[in-house]
Amino acid sequence: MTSGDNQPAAVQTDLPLDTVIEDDCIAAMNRLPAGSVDLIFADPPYNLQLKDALHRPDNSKVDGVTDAWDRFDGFAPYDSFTRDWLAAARRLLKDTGTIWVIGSYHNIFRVGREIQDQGFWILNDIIWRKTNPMPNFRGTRFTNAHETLIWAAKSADKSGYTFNYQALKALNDDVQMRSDWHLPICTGAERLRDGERKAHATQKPEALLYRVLVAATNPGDVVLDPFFGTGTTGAMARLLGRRFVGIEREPRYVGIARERIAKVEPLGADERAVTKSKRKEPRVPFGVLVERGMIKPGQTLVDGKQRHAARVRADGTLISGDVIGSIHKVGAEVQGAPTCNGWSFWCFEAKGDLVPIDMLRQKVRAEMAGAVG
Amino acid sequence: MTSGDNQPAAVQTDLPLDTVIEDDCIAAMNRLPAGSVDLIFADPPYNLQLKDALHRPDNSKVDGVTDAWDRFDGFAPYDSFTRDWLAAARRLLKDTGTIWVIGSYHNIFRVGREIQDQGFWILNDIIWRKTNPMPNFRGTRFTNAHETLIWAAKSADKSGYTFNYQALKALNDDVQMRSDWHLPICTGAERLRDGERKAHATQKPEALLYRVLVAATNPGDVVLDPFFGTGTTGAMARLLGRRFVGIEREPRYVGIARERIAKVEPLGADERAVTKSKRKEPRVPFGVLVERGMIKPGQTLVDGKQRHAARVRADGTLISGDVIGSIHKVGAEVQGAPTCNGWSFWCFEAKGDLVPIDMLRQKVRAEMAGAVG
DNA sequence: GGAAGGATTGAATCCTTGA
DNA sequence: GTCAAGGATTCAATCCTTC
Repeated sequence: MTSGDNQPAAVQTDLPLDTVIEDDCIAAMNRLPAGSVDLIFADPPYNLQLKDALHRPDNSKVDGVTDAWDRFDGFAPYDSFTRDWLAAARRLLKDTGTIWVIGSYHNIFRVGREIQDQGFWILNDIIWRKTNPMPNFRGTRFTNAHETLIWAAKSADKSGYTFNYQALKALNDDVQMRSDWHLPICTGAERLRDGERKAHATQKPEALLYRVLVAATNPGDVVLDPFFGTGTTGAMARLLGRRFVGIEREPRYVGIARERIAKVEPLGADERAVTKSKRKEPRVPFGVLVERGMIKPGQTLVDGKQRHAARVRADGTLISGDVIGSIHKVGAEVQGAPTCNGWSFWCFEAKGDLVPIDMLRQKVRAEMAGAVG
Repeated sequence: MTSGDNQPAAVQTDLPLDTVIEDDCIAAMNRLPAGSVDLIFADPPYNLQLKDALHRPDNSKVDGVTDAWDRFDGFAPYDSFTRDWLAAARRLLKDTGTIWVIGSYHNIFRVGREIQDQGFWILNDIIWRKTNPMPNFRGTRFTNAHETLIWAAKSADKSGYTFNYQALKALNDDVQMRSDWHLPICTGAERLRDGERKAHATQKPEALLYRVLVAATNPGDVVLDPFFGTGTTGAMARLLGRRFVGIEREPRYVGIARERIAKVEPLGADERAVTKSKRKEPRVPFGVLVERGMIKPGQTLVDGKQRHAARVRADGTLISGDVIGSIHKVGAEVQGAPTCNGWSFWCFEAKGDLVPIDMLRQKVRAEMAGAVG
């Protein structure tokens, strides 16, 4: 050996920029120089603890996350693993650096507590609201429609972290960006395939990493991802003119990531300008008016000509004679019509006038206008 | 003393229903009978004060916040408090009961991990997206626009918790309710005032509790709130015909809550009715349809796409080729599927149309509902 | 060629009751 | 405790087939 004879794990003096290290993430991080990284993005195993197979109502089988890398023998080994990789990551951060960790309710509370215990200072928790999540097929819970990201500085007194407030505001139609982000999951052409199967069970969408990197790094900054997978972080870093270091244990993923990133054409400095996205008018369920007390359970609604009446139930359905159902369904049935727009059909009394319930919906939408749909 | 002389904290045999107990929540919970509560809603202190004044358990002030180890000391009393009140709460829950806890990133990770460590089984984490959050005035972070609720069963193997799936679906325009809820914060007339100032710093909106109670309780269920505050949980419980027990230490809040709840006019039984899940409806064996002559022995049933056919036998079983069995079993076998709901799969011909046999079951159920007893 | 309809799929802790 | 049987249950987006 020509160097580091007395050091079992020699610390390198330079970062291997824009490369993927094929190794265990803790061992690899411990070889990198302390205080050298501007941002860490980590997508650790979630420890899902799935039991039996799950089928959709059409009897097709759900392809769950059964990979060995997501299996732990309980909370204690998972916590120990979390403690170790977070400590290694913290050592690598510059004092002005920040860390992002993504997870679900299976693991995020354990990760979040450990982040606080190690002295990180949480800046935000961010909710990735999925536009197209997998439904709850058995009707036993709420649709698990989001994941949580934690954004934290190295410590409470370390100021000077990067937050590109104006860029994020511009990304959000000139309204301050909120802690809830509405983005699709990774599908279609973006989803990497390995023959017929998906290449990775949990590939993250590029739009998510795009927003993280625009928000919390500047061009030329170094981004480390210790659970690199198929390299979404590296691809977006290259696109946006940031440097990256990826660490990934599985050789198959490493190969896919390298190939993927090589194809990315970096944006020019002037092309990094943000693009605006259109917003649809948000859907407002009738039940929301009931929950908010704008319409009371038991209240009577009538049509504009007062030929039909219906009473409101606690869950936002209407009842008229034998007919129970949505404002649209009951409106159609009482008229003997195939369809009905309940919003314009049903009215309530306000100061002696009959007012369509759609007026209340408009009120709710006006309140929501500040929020990102 | 006239009772419980030898018991420092006598356990009461009955719950003091629809009352507010003025006491420390742990002491009060320890006096209530085990396994007596259907749902717990808890809005514990968020531990927001950490950054400005950090104190050790002995109340000495930590000098500066540069030392991560000291910060851990700051978390310790909060964790200990969390452990104690959660344990007391868990003792009170029925095996079929569930708990809801609301918090922000300051405390929710610590609470969530403790919930898991005590053996609760998380069913969902719910994001309350605020329509009108306070902006981040200094432009240093994302607008903190949400809070997190954790919904958990008493343990992983305890089934039978209440989830009114169909009611929630109805509240949401007939698509299943997601884990992200979009609701306004508590303002306007709903916000209780004590003279000029708001009566409580963190009063929760009634719409939030309305949804929690409709989702996870039935009329008559007992709801416990150990951090009762100004009694939003009690007010919504009374409105919806649930029983409540509130615990609150501050006499000022207790008085406001009692006064507030007394003004609530409960909904009538028919007004608070919600769409029931089919699981809760009375079981009607297929054979009953045959006995009643609604389906004839020898009659042919087909699936909606007319790919499969089966003949009805006198005992209410079906036969298709070699396969004999229940409507479900034969439906599954002919499709080569693991399971099948025969009620929606099999159809009969009526006036040229194919109608699912479930329509006949609904007819029978309607007749049963009309007959008393 | 294009529209319409069917098939596929996604980080999932996904049933209840009675013998 | 186990095991068998009844029967309840899906949304959005993309891709493919058919007309």
